[in-house]
Amino acid sequence: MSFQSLLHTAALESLQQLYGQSFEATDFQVTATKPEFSGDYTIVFFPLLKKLRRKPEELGNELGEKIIALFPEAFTGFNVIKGFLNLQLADGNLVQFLKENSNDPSYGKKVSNGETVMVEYASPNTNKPLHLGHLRNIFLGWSMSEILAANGYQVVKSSIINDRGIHICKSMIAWQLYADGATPQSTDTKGDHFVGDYYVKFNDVYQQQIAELTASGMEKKVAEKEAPIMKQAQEMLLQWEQGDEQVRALWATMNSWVYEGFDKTYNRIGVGFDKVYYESDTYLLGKEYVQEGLDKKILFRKEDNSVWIDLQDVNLEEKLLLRGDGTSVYMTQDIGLAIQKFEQYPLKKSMYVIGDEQLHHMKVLKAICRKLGFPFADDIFHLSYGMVELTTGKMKSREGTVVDADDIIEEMAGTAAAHTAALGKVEGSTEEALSKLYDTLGQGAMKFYLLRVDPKKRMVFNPEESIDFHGYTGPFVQYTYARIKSILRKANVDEQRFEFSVSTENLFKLEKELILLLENYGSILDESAREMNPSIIANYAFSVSKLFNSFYAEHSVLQAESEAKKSFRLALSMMTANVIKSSLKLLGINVPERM
RNA sequence: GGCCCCGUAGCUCAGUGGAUAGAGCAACAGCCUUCUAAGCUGUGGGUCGAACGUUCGAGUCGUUCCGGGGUCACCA
Repeated sequence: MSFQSLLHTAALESLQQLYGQSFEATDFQVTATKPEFSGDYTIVFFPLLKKLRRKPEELGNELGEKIIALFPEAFTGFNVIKGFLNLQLADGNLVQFLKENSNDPSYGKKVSNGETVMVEYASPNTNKPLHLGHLRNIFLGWSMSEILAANGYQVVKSSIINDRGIHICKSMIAWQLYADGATPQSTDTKGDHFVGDYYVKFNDVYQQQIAELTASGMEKKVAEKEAPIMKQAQEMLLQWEQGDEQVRALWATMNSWVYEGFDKTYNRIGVGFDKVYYESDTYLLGKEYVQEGLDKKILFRKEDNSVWIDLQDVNLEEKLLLRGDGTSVYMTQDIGLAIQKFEQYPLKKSMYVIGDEQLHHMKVLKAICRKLGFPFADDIFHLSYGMVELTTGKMKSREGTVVDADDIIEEMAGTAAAHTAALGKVEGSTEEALSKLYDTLGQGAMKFYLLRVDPKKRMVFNPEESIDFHGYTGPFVQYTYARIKSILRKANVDEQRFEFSVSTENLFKLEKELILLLENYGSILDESAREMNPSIIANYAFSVSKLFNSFYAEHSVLQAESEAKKSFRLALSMMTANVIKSSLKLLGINVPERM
């Protein structure tokens, strides 16, 4: 049981003994004591004053005395200010807690709860390489998966690849027209970039053709439809749908180039998937449920034979599910895939990491599933996040105004190298070890930067300013870890077997605060899963590092006042390192042993 | 226009209805013969977008308004 819930229980019991009536959770709150007051945890008991008709000082003192009388080993002192009762935890408690957990690398991790959740993320189109916006999505998805796993869930990481449609045909037609048989191999280009270049090429030609047509007197809107290259792309999409062998072959080839490129990026940033769905396999799903819905009269047909669902009773609009010609729309296949996921896995939750421009779409998806009578409708969760924009405006692949994922990953590693060189910390390491370090630090900076902000807030990225390595950053947390490891190496402790002798000396303020913060890790884990918010973890990892660095500056570990104290501080350092390492892992960030 | 999200220090952001609203960056002043200065300590900087309301208590809850964004496709 956590210290906080221990106090909650103690307070409930004390109140009952004192006043002989039952109390509810809303009668008082237990919070961490603000640093400017003495004490560790605070009972806020304003609401009780009315209920019991007592003065604050009286009630506070009675309650404080009762708690200490009932739990003398846990609490050693208290003070009352207005409606706040500040309790002091016994140092012995904290030392005992540290003793039990300091050398447990999986401290905080919950045991399996037997429930499975799916997290769908990344979900790229196959006509262009990944950019910074995708990275926010990917890191969020990966991080949420890790957080849920640490909370005891079995996690299935999934991705739906948008591998068909007009956008792919644009790259394909441009390649056919202008590549002259070039391939990623022949041009020494990463596959996704190679295909993306032809997507840009398509758009260049398209714009030029529109300009020519409008110059010869055609209206712009007509020109946009009549441009020859656009017509060719549409023709190609038609051929794809009819299963034209040549088109399908080209499509398969170009997609394979893209996948090869994506895999390189995924590998570098250390993410992956347990289940990959392809839209070319799923885009016909959902149709059978339309027939079922029609039979049950949940759906209806209009004069033109199109099929709709009426959601006006839940404050949404009428939504089309099948066109008049019987073809399906995006929503139809999304319903089909949603169903398939629950059929394939025993899911407790199905989570989608998708940008907030699709909030409405996901709301409608849930509403339709509910209406069609699927009980899983309420187990669908949309982790929506704000767009990443640039100081120069929105990122648009077809206009080339994007921060490319591979570029920024490489750039961050370069920045890490520059910082390291400037600090003169490159001696005595192999080329290989250094390159690995730079990648760890660069990615630490980038991942932390993208995850430290509440997902629902949109972000503006300035490509002119590189991501920071000081202050509230990944490298700051990583640095704290490396510092601790350096101490532990010098002390020659076996981290797996280390046991410290219990110190009878009083704890210093910073020591106490640090233990309390480490103790809080479990509830932070809960909260980040419940709120679907990795920034809570980032925030926490920073707080732990910040506090440890203060402790480090104030107290010496290796030159401690006594052997017992040294041993205690080694344990405290070890546990801090463990918590930093596991919380960063939840963000997809690795820790360096030295830096 | 309807609905949703955001608005907190110059900038980027924290802040389960509780005490004097906190960090980082930027600025300024200190701290490396002592465990890694990618660090630590301190100073300055606020009408929490505005008003009204609920409450013992509001940055937090409600209403209205202002500003920014998104969305309301037989696009994906």
